[in-house]
Amino acid sequence: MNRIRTRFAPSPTGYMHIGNLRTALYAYLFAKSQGGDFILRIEDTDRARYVSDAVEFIERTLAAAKIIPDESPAIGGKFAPYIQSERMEIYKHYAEELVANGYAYYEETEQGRAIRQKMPRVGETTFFDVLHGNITIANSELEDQVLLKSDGMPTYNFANVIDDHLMEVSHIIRGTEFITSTPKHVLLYEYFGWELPTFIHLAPVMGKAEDGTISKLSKRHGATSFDDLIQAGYLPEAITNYVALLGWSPKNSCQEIFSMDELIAAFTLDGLSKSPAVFDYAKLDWMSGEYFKAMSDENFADAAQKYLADFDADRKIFLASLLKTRVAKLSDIPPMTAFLKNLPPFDAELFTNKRNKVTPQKSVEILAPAIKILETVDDWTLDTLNKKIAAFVEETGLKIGTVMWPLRIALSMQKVTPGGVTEILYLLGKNESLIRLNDALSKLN
RNA sequence: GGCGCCUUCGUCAAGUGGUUAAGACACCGCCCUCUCACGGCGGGUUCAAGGGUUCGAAUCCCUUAGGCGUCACCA
Repeated sequence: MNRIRTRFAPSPTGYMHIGNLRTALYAYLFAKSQGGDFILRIEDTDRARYVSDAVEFIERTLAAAKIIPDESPAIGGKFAPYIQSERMEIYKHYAEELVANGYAYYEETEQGRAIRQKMPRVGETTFFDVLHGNITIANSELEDQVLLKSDGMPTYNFANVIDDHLMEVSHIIRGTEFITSTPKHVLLYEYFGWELPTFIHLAPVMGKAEDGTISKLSKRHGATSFDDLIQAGYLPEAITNYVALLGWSPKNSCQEIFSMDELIAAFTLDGLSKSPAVFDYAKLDWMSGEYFKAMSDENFADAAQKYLADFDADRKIFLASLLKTRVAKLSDIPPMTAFLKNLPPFDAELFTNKRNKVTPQKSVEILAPAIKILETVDDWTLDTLNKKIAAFVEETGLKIGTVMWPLRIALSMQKVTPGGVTEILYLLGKNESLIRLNDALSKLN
C-alpha cells in the first residue's frame, strides 16, 4: 500500500474559518494516525482574491492549533513549490498535453486565450467516496471547464488535480461543496491515465443565528474564525478539541477531552459523520472551562496575564485559583473582577436577602461590630481573616450566611462574586476593605 | 429549476435487524455551600413523515417533505 498523504489546500484569504480549520485537522489526524504525511499547499490562483501576508497567517494559525505540516511553503519539501502561483509552468505543460491529445481545446475570447476541458456529452461518471459510497453524476451535467485562464493561471479544478497527483496525495479530504465538481477531476485523472486518490467529502459546519435559524457557519454567527475565538480568550487546545468533535466521534469510547496525541491515536475515518454539525458555543464554553480547571494556578495566571496585570504576584495567583473554575473564556475575567478595582454604585436594596434573613437594618447591626473586629487584624491573611470571622459569627449566634451577606454586598456591591467574603477581603487589602465597609455603613445609616 | 448530498433528544452524537435507543453539553429539580461557580444525585425530551420487506426495523427498500450544496476564466 502506498504511503498515506493528505493535504490542506486553502486559498490565502487571511481568515481561518472554523470549518476550514476542522478540514485541516481531520486531514492532519488521518495522516498522522496512519504514519503518513500532511502537507500544506496554497491555492492562490485567483489573483483578485489574494490577500498579502495570508500565507504567513495560515501557517501561524495551523501552528497555534498544533497542526504541523510535514511539507509547506515555509518548510519546503520534495514537491516544492507549495504555492500554486509558483507552479504555472507545470500547469501549462499539462494543459497543452491535454490539448495535444484531444481532451482539451483553445478558446479565443475577448480576455485572451484559454484552455477548456472537453467533457463527454453522454454517459456518467462514478467515483467512490469513503463517507458517501459511490456517487454517480451524468456527464451531461458537466460543462466544458476552463483549465487555464487567459491570465495563464490554472483554475482550481485543474490545478488541484495536477498537484494532488504530482504531490502523491493519497486521500483528498475536503468539504462537500466539492462533490459535484469531483467528476470533472476524475475525468482529468482518466485523461492523464493517473491513479485516482481516495475521496472524503466532509459535511459542513453550521451555525445557529439569534433567531434560531440554522445555516452554514459564517460571520453573522459571531466569532467563527480560529482567530476570533483566540481573541475571545479560548485556549487553542480547547478549540481544537471541540472542533474535532464537531463531525467526528471516537469508536468504542465516550471520551471528550482529548490532547492532540490522543486525537491522533483515536482517529478513524469511520468515526466521521456525514451530516452537518451545528457549532454550539455552550459546549465550547464547557470544554474550555474543563481546560482551565485542569490548569495549575500559575499556568492560568500566565494565560490570563493581560487581565490580571493590576495585581501583585501573590494576589494574582490567588485570583487565578478563584477564577479558573468559573471562567469559560479569558475575556470573562474583566466583568468578574471589575468590582475589585471600582466599587459599583451603592444600592441599599442589595442588602436585603430573604434566604439569609438579612435587611438593610440588620446589615447595620452586623457591619458595625464586624468593622471593629477587622480593624484589629494586623495579619491580613486568608487564614487569620477566616478565624476572626468565624469567631465573630459564633459570638453573634447568627447563621454564617447572615453575617457574610452584608459584608459581601458592602465590599462588592454585587450579589455574586468570584470567591467568598474572606477571599475578597484578602484581595482588596485591609485599607480598601475598611474604606468600603465604613462607607456602606454610613450610607445605610 | 436540473443534478447531488444529508435527516437519531434543543445541540454534539453512539447505534450497522432483536438495546429499557449509550454518553456529553444545555435545561429543570434536589444536595453541598457565606454568593456564584465547582462537585454530587436525579429528571424530561429523540429515531422527519408515510408506505413496504421481515417473526421482529432507528438500522434494508420506495415515496414525500425539509435542509444544505452545485450548476464561474472562485476556491
